[in-house]
Amino acid sequence: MGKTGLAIKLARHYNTLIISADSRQFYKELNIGTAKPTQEQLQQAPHLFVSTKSVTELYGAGHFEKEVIATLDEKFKHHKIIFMVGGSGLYIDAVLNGVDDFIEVPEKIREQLNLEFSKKGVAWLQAEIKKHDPVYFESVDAQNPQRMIRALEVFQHTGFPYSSFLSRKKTSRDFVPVKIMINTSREKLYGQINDRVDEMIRQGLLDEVKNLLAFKNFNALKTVGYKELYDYIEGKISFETAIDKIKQHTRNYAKRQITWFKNKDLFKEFEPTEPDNIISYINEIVSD
RNA sequence: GGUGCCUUAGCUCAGUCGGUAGAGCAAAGGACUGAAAAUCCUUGUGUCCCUGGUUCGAUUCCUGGAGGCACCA
Repeated sequence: MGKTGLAIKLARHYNTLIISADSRQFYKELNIGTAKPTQEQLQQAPHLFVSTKSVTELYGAGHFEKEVIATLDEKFKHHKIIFMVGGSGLYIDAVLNGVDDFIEVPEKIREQLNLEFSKKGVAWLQAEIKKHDPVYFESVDAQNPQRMIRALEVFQHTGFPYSSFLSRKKTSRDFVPVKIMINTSREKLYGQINDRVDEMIRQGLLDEVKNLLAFKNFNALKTVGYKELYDYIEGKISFETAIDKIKQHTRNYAKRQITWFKNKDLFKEFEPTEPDNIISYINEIVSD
């Protein structure tokens, strides 16, 4: 859509910094495939939370929330406005509204649950949830193994049902969020996605993926642009098919982002080509 | 040139012993509290290639035609 370029323009206008809220740009090993800001762009405005983690680390929305809030507390001493930019809705939500406090669950528990699930199927997960957390059973998507496994790992580790941690309370923040969503016609967006994927291939995405072969099973590599090329490298699909799949999956992903932000219903919408309008919108709110 | 088979949803194909049709993939819409670029849910009307004929009724049977594939010349 053009978030990166727009963010840099805005950050320069206000002489401030950018916090990246992109669940894949955190990883220093992932570059071409995540459309990270270029070296040149990074010099135009300071970016935080880009290339700060390794793909071997387990990093989630809750970790992000804590780190970002700590960073903001510090940075707001010197800046009136800070931009947070990204497409990872859950992560943005975590910073704006907070995530309930869950205790860190050891990775092994999830591994064990995944293993059991692969043997026993969804029905087993449903039965476990029903038994240990009937409250959550009412609201979970009982077809979604990932959501149920999360609930079960929390239960197994803490001994308390997952639902007992959910307060549904919004955390109050000592900053005022101004939420801006950029959107454009589906036709234009999809054209840009296709072009961007072709450009990534030209820049050597395949080599990047080949160099990350050893990390294939880490969650960070379950990513559009990487998983399809692993399939190609393993001979499961042709190179052309892999590229088409990357384009297709990126389009699907973009649609999911639009759905997420639209239904949050709290974002003012702009065309990516309207930075001046965005600036006057922000000024209006900030002057109050 | 001859013979046989095929032509149904954007694609690959089922099917209707004659009562206007359905799967997978794609696509569209949606959900989402520490895996989120992840994970999951919902949604299938289309000149059933064209043309005549038989029939109350044809996408389904028959005639002729067009396109594709295979084999024989």
